[in-house]
Amino acid sequence: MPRPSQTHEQRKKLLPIVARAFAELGYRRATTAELARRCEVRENILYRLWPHKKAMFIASIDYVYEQAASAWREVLSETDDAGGAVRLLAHESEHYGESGLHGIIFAGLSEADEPEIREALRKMYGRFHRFIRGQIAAHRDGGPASGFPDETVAAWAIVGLGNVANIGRELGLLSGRERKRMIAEAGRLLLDGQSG
Amino acid sequence: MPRPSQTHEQRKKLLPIVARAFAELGYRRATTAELARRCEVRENILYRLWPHKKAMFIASIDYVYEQAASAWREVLSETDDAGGAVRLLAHESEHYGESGLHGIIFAGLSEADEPEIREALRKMYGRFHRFIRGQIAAHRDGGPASGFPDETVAAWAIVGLGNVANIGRELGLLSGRERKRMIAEAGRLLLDGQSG
DNA sequence: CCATACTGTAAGTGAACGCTTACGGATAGA
DNA sequence: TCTATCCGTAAGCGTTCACTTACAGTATGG
Repeated sequence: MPRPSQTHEQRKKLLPIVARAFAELGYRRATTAELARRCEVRENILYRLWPHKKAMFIASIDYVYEQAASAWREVLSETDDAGGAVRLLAHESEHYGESGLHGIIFAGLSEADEPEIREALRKMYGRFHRFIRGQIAAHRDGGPASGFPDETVAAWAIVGLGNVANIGRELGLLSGRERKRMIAEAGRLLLDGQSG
Repeated sequence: MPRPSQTHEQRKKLLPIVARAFAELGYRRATTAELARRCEVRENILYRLWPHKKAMFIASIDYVYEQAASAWREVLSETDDAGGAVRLLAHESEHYGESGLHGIIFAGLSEADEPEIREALRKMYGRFHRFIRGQIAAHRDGGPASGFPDETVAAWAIVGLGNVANIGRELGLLSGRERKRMIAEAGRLLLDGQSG
């Protein structure tokens, strides 16, 4: 038998670099030559790990959720009392967008006519939404909440908060303090719902 | 004197076609050849109207706000009693995203490292935010609102609502009914603020 | 009618891009 | 050691892109 393949390990090693390139440059400007340069390999090595550039990009989209989810799991595991949603909100108001990967989503949205990219984005947003909706439901369960708007709507609105926070950061329209306040205050309002 | 130039008129005539192409295809896929094809002219004619492709794109970004603002002005002018903010919210929950131009914003965000594109987006988002903040302030003035979150935060959050509505539409994650409900309910909550 | 600038047609340019091919050397099991 | 497979280097393939040039036709003011 010949040498065992290290394809898996190398994919794992290079994906963060590839993802960051897509985030910083967008899909088109992140040329395969540039990706290879940043990874300190030749282009054809990338093509042994993924069949084409689109596949590298889709892997990067998946990576965005993996990263966020692993950070959230860590926050939730720090203590195991109730109040997970509130703790997550506080954490995000401090650290939202620090991964610097949101540029991948912007890039993906302007390539969403490609069915596979579209599907990867659907999956990613669906997972984000489901996670947040679950947290809202758990938070409201037992509280004096009126349930307006319901968890589904509130979760989408919170996804929107995150999006506009990223845009504000990207364009320099929202300072760190304003961004923090927006996530904390509007997030809290949506989480609790109408209580009056 | 020679023939008078019709540059202005032609720009005005072709800009909607160019903008729609950018919205549907994104920045890179909207090649100058494709833009010319849709406009039913040759490429160099576009280059007599704008110095380069980037300028065509920036004009399209400005066009997004012009279109939205003119629609809003119309809604506000239909009657002149109070309740403009509520009427706008109702209108948007019915018609949000119908212009089909939001793709331009997605495209712009992934080209935001170009200073001129970045500046055009900043201006556009700034104008949207200022308009909405003004509407919120007018709505709350005199009402029993607690002012939490304040107009600035609430306006950004509503911008976020619009964004996620567009994403949900683009990716087929939100049906028309859900989108309408989200804008109406979450929008109303943010507009009125915490009243309990 | 004439000079001047505008309007449209057609072809082409250099550069960049995604992706491939060819090949020499390293490394593991048999 | 043999051999099959993996790993890295280098070059280059065809295509596409933003943008340009050259030139014929045309409308307008003097």
